[in-house]
Amino acid sequence: MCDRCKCISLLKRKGISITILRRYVIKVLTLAGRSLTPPEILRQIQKFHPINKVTLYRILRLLEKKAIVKKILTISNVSRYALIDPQANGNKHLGPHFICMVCEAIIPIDSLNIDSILKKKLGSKFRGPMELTIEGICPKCRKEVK
Amino acid sequence: MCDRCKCISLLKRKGISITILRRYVIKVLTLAGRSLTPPEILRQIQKFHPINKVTLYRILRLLEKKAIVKKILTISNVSRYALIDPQANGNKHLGPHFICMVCEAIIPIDSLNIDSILKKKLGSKFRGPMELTIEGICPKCRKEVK
DNA sequence: AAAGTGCTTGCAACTTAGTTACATTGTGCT
DNA sequence: AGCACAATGTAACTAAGTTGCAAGCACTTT
Repeated sequence: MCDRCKCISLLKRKGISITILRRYVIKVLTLAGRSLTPPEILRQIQKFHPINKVTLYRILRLLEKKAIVKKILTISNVSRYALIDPQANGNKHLGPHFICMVCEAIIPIDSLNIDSILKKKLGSKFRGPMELTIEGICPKCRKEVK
Repeated sequence: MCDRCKCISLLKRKGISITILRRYVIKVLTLAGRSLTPPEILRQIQKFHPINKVTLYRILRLLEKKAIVKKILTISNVSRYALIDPQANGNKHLGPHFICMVCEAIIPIDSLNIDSILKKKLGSKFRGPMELTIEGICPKCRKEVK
């Protein structure tokens, strides 16, 4: 199944209507293969199709509610969004991870399971935003800068 | 020693000049006993003394550089600042913690030591922003809301 | 296939956090 | 007390994100 058909069946499965812009948001996130900020997504889509930022924010909220994308925490007060793709098991953005500000390498922090720790502390009913991204400069780029 | 004198000696110790507004920033954070956002600090100070937001941001940057306050990560893309008080060992904001959006209760997550985990992963030279605050609704308030 | 209803998008205007350049004021030193 | 320079205020700006309303497009029903 091609990317286009995958995308359409995903939107249908979630019970929301299929529009060009929703498909572009998912396409851009798929092609990027990493988390993107709303302005980044906006610029990418605008290369192919006109889109207003209001629409993008509305689409992102919808896709988040439908569990198609995930809002990710960042240390620099910038929000990032990543696809939740159940088929991509090697998806590095879905757990807490470190992202290099220079080369954008992603280093997952597997051993850090905030979700389960918080549930222990706060009771099993706890539901909240749980993603953690820490930005910095990875060891490789740090050497090159110095 | 009273709060006023403590504050003055702190600024002197750090080698920066003593101004009314710097003292107010420290005072407000001390009285609050928890982390505050820049707009919160601004409103608090304005109750007692006129202050411009530009000045507040400059003071916060300075106090952060001088290790008097700490910038804290928040899940909602809002920055928070907390005093670094070496005498207050029970200071709940300095490690990663959960803050209730309703009652503002602070629940430290002691078992989560992001700092040391990252250092292991990324090498001992790693220095970066390491504070984590997670906002949500604590079990007590969740019961009351429902 | 056409047509209508309601969901989706765009537009304009706004809010809020945060920054910069430059003018003014106040702190700290002599 | 007065001077130099650091600290503050003013105004104007950027950038993210939101809201209300009007226009357009997707999906259903015939």
